Amino acid sequence: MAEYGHLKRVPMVTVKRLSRYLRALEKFQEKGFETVSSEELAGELNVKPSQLRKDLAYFGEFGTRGMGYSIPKLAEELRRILGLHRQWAIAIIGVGNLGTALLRYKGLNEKGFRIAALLDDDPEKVGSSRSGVHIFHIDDLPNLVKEKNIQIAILTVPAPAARAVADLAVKSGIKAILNFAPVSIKAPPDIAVMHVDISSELKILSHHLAELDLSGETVGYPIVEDNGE
Amino acid sequence: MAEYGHLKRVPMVTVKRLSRYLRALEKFQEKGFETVSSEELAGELNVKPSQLRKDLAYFGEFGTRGMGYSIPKLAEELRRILGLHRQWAIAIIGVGNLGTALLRYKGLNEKGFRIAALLDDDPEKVGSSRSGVHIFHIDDLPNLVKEKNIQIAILTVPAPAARAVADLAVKSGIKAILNFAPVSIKAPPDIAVMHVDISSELKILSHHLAELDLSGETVGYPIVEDNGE
DNA sequence: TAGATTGTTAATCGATTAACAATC
DNA sequence: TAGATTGTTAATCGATTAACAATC
Repeated sequence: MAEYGHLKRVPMVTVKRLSRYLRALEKFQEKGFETVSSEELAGELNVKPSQLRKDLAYFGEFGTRGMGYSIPKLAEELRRILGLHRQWAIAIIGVGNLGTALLRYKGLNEKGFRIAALLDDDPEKVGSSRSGVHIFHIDDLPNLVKEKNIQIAILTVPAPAARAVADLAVKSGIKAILNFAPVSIKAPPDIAVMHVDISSELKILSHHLAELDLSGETVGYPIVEDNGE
Repeated sequence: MAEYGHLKRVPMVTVKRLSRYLRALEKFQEKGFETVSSEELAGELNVKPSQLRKDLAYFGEFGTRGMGYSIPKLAEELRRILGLHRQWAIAIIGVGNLGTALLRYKGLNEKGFRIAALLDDDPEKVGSSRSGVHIFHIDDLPNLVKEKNIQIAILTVPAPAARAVADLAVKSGIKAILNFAPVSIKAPPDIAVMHVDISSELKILSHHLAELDLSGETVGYPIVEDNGE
């Protein structure tokens, strides 16, 4: 999907794991460790050590043979690779339940990201603000993108509106979209689009449960182990 | 990850696409179509027709050569495969911003799913209810699972608590977990665990933006096309 | 030097895709 | 029968993994 401009094209799964490695590193750091081996770090994430090393190899050599990786150094490299030394401005489009929750969600307010604007088309909402962020009309998106230098759009609009809003975002100059609407978004190849499809994840679970049922495992009336442990 | 009990092991990506096919089918149905070809359906989802046919082939033969697929019939088959003819009971564990938003989120209240209980460890919340769903103490999980026949746990607790809560859920007999905490959950192989890692998705976008920047594309000060169209 | 652990290669595994025979 | 489109095979592509030489 996205072009990463490396010699070898970096798989998106690798980039995704990079951010998980970073999180695990920060945890190790909090515990006071200085150094970590690929085995320790990978173990934390249900990943093979060789996969971790392969993932890092796309970007350079960050370890010391015989020693492992310096935690602060590797963390810093990962932050750089992930672009987290910069500050990205986000617009949340669609101020419903989910949009409002994300606005207040800790994971979205980490270092590196700033929610710069909310947008909606409901006249009752436009003009007010939530958690100190102003709600603009969706038609203002092109101006906002320019004025506030917004790079990321989070789409929390209802499904029927999602495609049109995504098109508007792209036209406005947005280069990265995080889409929560259960709709496929089509965008030019230089635009990164990530889909978070909660209802679809749930259906995968449903499928799993149905299969368990077929295979004869009791579902719903489980044997609870004695809480002696 | 999950065992599906088929002759050929069904890849999880296939199951994920199945739920997207179903959604697209429902859209075609609303428009009044009777029949759809693999090319039309796949086109809607940026998927190759041969991939759609391959995905379906794991489960049976649902089309008619020369004709395509009957929309209501295929939709029904997909619902059956995905276990959506049944009703699954969900517990949302962690009644913060995200948990509350999901409670009210349309995608979680579709046919086939029912939010049967909320859980938290905050004494201020326990005992009250939200949107008509009672908030129990997290220690009640084992009883609730039995009494209310809960099969799915949605984890919206803070990261440090997530693993312990997941362990409790598994011990209580939960067979499917949808985890929103930025933590790797380890569970036995018969437990399906899906991760929704919003902060990680965001970092992938950040990486993409940083790469765009390196490759010389202006980020943040885009040329907005004239709105003549 | 001996032990540890990286970075990298090559083998394996699994998913995607094009192509086509089957058949409506 | 001719045209369309499926179901399935085989080829391709890409990601994972084991193994190991390099090197701290």
